Amino acid sequence: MVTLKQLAKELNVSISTVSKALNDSDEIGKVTRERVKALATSYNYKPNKVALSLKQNKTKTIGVIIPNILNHFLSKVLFGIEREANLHGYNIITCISNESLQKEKDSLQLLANGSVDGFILSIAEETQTKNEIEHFKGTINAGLPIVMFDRVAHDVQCDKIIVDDFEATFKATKTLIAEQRKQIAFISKIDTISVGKLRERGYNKAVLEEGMTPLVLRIKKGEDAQDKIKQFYKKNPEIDGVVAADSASGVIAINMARNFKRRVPKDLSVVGFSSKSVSYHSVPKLTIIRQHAKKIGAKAAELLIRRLENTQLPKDYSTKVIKTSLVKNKSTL
Amino acid sequence: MVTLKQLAKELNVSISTVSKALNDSDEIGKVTRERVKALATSYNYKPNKVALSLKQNKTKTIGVIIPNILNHFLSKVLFGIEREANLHGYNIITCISNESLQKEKDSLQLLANGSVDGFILSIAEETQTKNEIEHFKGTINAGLPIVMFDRVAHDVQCDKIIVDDFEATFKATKTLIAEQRKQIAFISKIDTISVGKLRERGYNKAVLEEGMTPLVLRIKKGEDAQDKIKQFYKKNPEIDGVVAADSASGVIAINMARNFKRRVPKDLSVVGFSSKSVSYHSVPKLTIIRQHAKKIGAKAAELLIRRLENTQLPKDYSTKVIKTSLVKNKSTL
DNA sequence: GTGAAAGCGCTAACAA
DNA sequence: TTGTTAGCGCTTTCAC
Repeated sequence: MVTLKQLAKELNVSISTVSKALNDSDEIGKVTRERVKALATSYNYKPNKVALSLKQNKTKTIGVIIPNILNHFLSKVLFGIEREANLHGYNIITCISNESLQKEKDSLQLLANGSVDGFILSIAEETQTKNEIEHFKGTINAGLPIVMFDRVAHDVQCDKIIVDDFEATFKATKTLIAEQRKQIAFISKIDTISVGKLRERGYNKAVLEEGMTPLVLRIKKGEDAQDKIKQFYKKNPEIDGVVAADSASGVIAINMARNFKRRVPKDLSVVGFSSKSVSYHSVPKLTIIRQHAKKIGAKAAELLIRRLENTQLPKDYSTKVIKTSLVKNKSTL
Repeated sequence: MVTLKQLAKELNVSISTVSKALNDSDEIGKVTRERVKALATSYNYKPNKVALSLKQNKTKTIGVIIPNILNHFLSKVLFGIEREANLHGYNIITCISNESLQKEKDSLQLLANGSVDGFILSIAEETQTKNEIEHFKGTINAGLPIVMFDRVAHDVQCDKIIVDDFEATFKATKTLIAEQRKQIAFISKIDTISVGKLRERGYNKAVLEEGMTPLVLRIKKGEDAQDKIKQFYKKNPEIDGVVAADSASGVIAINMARNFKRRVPKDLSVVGFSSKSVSYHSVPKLTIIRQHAKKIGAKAAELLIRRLENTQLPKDYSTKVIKTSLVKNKSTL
């Protein structure tokens, strides 16, 4: 990489002249400016990012901490973040907490040494169960703003982007009720995290309002989802509706139904949180609650960047709800 | 963030004393060392990463350019990279090329300004179809090593990690032949990228060797995979085996078969490139060709880091093949 | 219109 | 054992 110094030497001018010329300062004569620029171009000069960061005390880099990148929703959010960040000239450093509190803490600590200007994150499962939030507060107090999305800690003062999990599940369940379904089950592989709980509550409210009995299947980590759902169907042959908290459950619920000679959506209606691409994994295609992951990511990035660049931003933090949409496919009537 | 300067002032010693003490230099007396360390700890001092990078002319950061993060295989590789990189004290800056040549070029350019020490990448589709490689060569000539994985450019001199796509598909097809399948089809949504082509060739070789006629369904971007596969089955009712080049095709091939009253694996055997978690999306579970994505990521990171830290590494570049494994599930006999 | 110099935070060669 | 100094690449104030 060529530096200002080298350019200066070759042009027989001072470093500051080169710097100013490249920054189009009108302190510098037009002729010199052109001369400098020409040489810079010919050498493909790029200002050293690290030096700039040191000088200006900002890195134009965002730390993103994701609990699990294999989760389609989360990686889609990451996609949205990256896109929006790039648009504003920011790069992202990605850390994967792997649902571990320690890794989350470490990542926060590690990047708080000047590597990033702020964070976008979704909280690890372990962090949620242990209900730890001090590390977030510490980071914020150190002057690094955080934007949380999806799995957020309400007790931390920061901007948040969330999904209307409760509402959405409530409504989706009501849709099945409107189809005259009499025994609607709820299947979840994510009952331990905040959003999983919200979804279950939304379902509960909807069925209880109708005087129905909730019927819930919770699939634990390491359990075979197909087996569990199979047993569940066997034990509860009267199920005629399924609300799934995660995409795998929804897809499997449909595909497994056929083993019991239950036609979807005639005998059994299924709706679940998922994305378009995964909805194709079931025949018929899963009716989905879309979370607009990319939009969530974009919004999170936008919020953080605004906070980073507008020092006069209000001190009160906002929580933005991105509404889900129910996309009717062929697994419901 | 507290700096050396501030610590030095508070301790009434020089900056370099503090620096040396914190780095456990035995130039500094034990007492002073302890004093310094105590204060540093109390202030939670962390050396400024940017300053370090500038000084040492290396960032301990790897640029990762991924064509599509929504692809489960690619995001799993990213997972592997992140993990391995962290183990060695490296962070990763993630860029998503979105299969676009321009974005790939931009990312390379943008990060080559001192932001990263090297790159790990998989080539964008557009780059492969246009067969452009100059930007890679430029980056390498600028002193930034590249490790390519999965979709690689053979004409670029760099380390590569690839999958035995041809072999694996050949063998998988042979497995179906061993099951006495008479009409084995190949379904692919990725026929435009290098690995997709290799897989198709592996399939072709296997069926041609047996004197069978290849039967290939190529699904284009934007087409409805379910529809296409449905039509395909309808037109070719004699199909009794499917080799899928991508996971969606495999899963759909199984789930759609039932619409034609074909029992899997009795009447129809399916095998496809996929991962464990996605194999659960079909009933019965898809027999998969596992690519060991995490391992690929880890290897790529390991290779790059070795090259970054060992200046005396051989100039000849290596291409490592990570062998796939065939994991028998219930969609084959 | 151009250049010298300071400083961002850190390390390390050299001086004391 | 501790301190001074230079320098990584850049911007910017101030002097010429």
